[in-house]
Amino acid sequence: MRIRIAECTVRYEGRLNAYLPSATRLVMVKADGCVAIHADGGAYKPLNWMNAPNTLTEDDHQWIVINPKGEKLIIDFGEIHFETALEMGEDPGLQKDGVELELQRLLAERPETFGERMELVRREFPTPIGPVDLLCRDGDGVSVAIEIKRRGEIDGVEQLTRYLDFLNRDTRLAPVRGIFAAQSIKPQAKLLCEDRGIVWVEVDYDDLKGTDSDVMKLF
Amino acid sequence: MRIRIAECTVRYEGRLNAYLPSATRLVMVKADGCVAIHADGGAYKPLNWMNAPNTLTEDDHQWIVINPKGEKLIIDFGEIHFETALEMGEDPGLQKDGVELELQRLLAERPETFGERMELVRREFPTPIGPVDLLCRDGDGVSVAIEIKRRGEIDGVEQLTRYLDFLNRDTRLAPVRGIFAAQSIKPQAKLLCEDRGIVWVEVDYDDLKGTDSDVMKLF
DNA sequence: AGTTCCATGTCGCGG
DNA sequence: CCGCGACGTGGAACT
Repeated sequence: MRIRIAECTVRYEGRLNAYLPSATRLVMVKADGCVAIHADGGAYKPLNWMNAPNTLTEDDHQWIVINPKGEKLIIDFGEIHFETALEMGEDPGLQKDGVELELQRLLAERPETFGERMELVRREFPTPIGPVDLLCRDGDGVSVAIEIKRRGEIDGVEQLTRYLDFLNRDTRLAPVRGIFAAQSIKPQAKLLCEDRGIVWVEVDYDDLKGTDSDVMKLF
Repeated sequence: MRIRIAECTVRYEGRLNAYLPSATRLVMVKADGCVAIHADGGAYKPLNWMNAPNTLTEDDHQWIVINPKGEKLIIDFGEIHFETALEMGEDPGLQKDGVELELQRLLAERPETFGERMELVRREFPTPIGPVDLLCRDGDGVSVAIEIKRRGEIDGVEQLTRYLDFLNRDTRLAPVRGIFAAQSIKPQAKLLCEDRGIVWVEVDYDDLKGTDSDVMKLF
């Protein structure tokens, strides 16, 4: 990684055009070649950047970064306050836990969370406008489309409604009822569910995970 | 801004839990207090971060960053390879050009893009749930609500649908038809448009800009 | 403070 | 590679 702190102006020409007037900033070049220009505040993200892969052409007071798509970043330097470079090696990467996919996996294993004799038909069941998280069949043989979110908001209810519209046009499936599941659901989203005859369920991630672990222990 | 390059492990506990095994990384603390942890590659964005406002508690080999929402970032340091701090001052900020607003301006000048005798009634026409980008009237005197996006996706169609719902309740305007305009429109968004009787149009920004420049040149 | 919506979104998965 | 949806989305504008 290479770091330069300097007066600079920056011009970006690509998906849009953007310009940074002269100021002191930190310019970071990572080992993979990506470039980021940080101000001292305002946001954790850089003001301007260029992703790898790209080519960096430099002379005394100007760097030009161009990527294969033809996007261009031009950095003009004034006074350089500081510069260093050092090897940091590979990063093992971030381990995440508790996102939607995990929730979907756990719930796919325990469809009875949604009803006594609920059975999973398919995860990511395809519709013309995208896949439904879970398609199940309840004890009476009725199809149930389940949309899972980490946080239940109106968007998610809209999404499930669209899926239901399409699924209910399929005579082999119809009628299909909907269940909206999330770790927590906003009052407005609950209201919209009720208005549309969609059942909402708040599920506890830690409970599910605990149950999951218990199941694991049995084997 | 303060920069430390060091061996570290990082734990984030907040909206999810995440963990970074030991490796050499750059830790950046900006003047507003936000913290970012960068690996030497992979992406221009940090692996982990904490937005301002927050409080940083530090001792010899551990920093704990907590924000008002109770999210927590814990950085345990091993060997410190490098450290510096310096003032960079305020940043004048980024000037942008070519985003949605620009597109709206260009299209407002050329309503005939959407039909032979289309006329602009108003930009940002207000509804109870927010302004419609363009309200026009076609050659037959029928009202047309136009939603403009840079990239046309399902969300935008939903948005236009909500506007149309409201506009059609206004007896002075009804019936109002909808046009969904974007530089490119996703197939599923097209499908949803067609399903709802909304006309979609893909517009070329450079063409519009060219035409715009031509118009400018005439005067 | 809460809500809505844009973004050079970025990222990852599946066809 | 494209299409699609999630994201600790972030961030700004407006109520």
